[in-house]
Amino acid sequence: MPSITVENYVKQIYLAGQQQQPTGGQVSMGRLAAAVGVVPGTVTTMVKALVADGLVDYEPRGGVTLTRDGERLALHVLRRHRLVELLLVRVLGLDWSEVHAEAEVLEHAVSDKVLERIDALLGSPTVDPHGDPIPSAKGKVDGTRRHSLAECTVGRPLRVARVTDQDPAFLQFIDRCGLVPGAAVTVEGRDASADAVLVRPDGRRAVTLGGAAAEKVLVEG
Amino acid sequence: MPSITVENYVKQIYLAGQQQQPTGGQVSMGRLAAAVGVVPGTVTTMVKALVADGLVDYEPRGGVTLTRDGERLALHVLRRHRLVELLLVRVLGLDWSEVHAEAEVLEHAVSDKVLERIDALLGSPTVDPHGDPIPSAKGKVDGTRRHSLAECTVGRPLRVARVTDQDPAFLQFIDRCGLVPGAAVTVEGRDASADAVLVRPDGRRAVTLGGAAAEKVLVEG
DNA sequence: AATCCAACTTTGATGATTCAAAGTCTCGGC
DNA sequence: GCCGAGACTTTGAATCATCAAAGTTGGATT
Ligand SMILES: [Mn+2]
Ligand SMILES: [Mn+2]
Ligand SMILES: [Mn+2]
Ligand SMILES: [Mn+2]
Repeated sequence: MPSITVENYVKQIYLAGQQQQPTGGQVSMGRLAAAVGVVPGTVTTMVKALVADGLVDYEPRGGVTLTRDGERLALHVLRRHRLVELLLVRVLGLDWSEVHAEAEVLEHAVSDKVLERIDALLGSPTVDPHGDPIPSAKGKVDGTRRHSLAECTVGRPLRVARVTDQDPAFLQFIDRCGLVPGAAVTVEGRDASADAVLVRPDGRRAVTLGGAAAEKVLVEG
Repeated sequence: MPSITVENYVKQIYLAGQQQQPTGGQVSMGRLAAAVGVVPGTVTTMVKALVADGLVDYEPRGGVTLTRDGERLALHVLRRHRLVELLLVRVLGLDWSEVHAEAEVLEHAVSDKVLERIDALLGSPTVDPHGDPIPSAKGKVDGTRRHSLAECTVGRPLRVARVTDQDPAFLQFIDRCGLVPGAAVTVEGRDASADAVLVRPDGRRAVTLGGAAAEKVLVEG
């Protein structure tokens, strides 16, 4: 069985690959080092082990990409992570701002059997508390590309679909604004020079978000 | 924070100390090696690390005993183990015969915050699915000594309190007999020569248990 | 008392994962 | 075409947990 460390590397390679449109899916060693929280030299060493395990392809000074096996493992870890997050929120009543940290540990301790019980109990959900898609047991993920508040249509009624930041403080802020996944929202205006977006959650006080914050809130509709 | 390995050693020292009335609570290295599943040499090495951490006292060729800190840690791990077992049975619907193995892993991944949520959700239970007492958050355990079916009064109505074996096959057998914790039961007879106990679970077919099996079923009342 | 044995400890080695520091490559700018 | 900077790799060493095999020990057996 893959070690916790291997699971973390593979998961981070997958996540980093998702975020970057540019490169041909190749994740740089520096990016991976930052994501995993180790120095670059460690990643070089570890990636060689992942290659030996058939989980990644590695081009020296280029980067890594997941093999089919590596992606399968990554999606499995991600499924565990996200189902656990939802369990913690819905069943144990934890706040959505704190479940990510808990799930980072629990994602390595949940067996397939327990995982499918959690899935059943929650009614086979498709998204976690942050709106992140939950991979299916077979490893399929909803890959829908969504617009953020920084780029969506102005004046049209929308709905928050996903918040792509795990920082508890940010999530609590989003909560206070009423911009949680599922909330109805309208972008009332945008000021490129000021790097500001004026957002009105349905039946709430309007909020002004800077570009960086607006980019983290994805909408649908 | 203690490593998973350290948590396991300390827990096993505690459990081994509970089982053996004889020795002054000293757990032998061989017993510990068997409990943890490593060779004796590894235990000698590891125990020195535990001494350095202030978790155990060690007398070479004598054995180990937990310090106050060691016992506190052991009880904390045990609380996690047993609350997790109950969660798995009551909330996720797993069978009591399979939760021990799951809890062996999860007991190292549950934070204090999650643990207390589980405790609250389950209504601060005092025993797990096997009837094992759940240590309180402050580290108190119910230390009641119970008689087993091998030694309790004959002909008196009793109640199964605890089953002290984690083997799935044995637990499933107990389940089939109707000897689960909580079940009413009467010992109808005992044959020392045959090493056999005739047991009648309330409203069920009587079963004959060998001494070894009878010793694992503890009763109250 | 001499011996033996089982249990225990020591020793030497390995694998996994990590870091610090030194070495190397590549790409953009001159 | 040369050079430097930043990104990357290599090297050497450390930590943790483990095993195999060899060395000890304390007490039981005769
Ligand atoms: Mn998360
Ligand atoms: Mn999430
Ligand atoms: Mn158990
Ligand atoms: Mn139990």
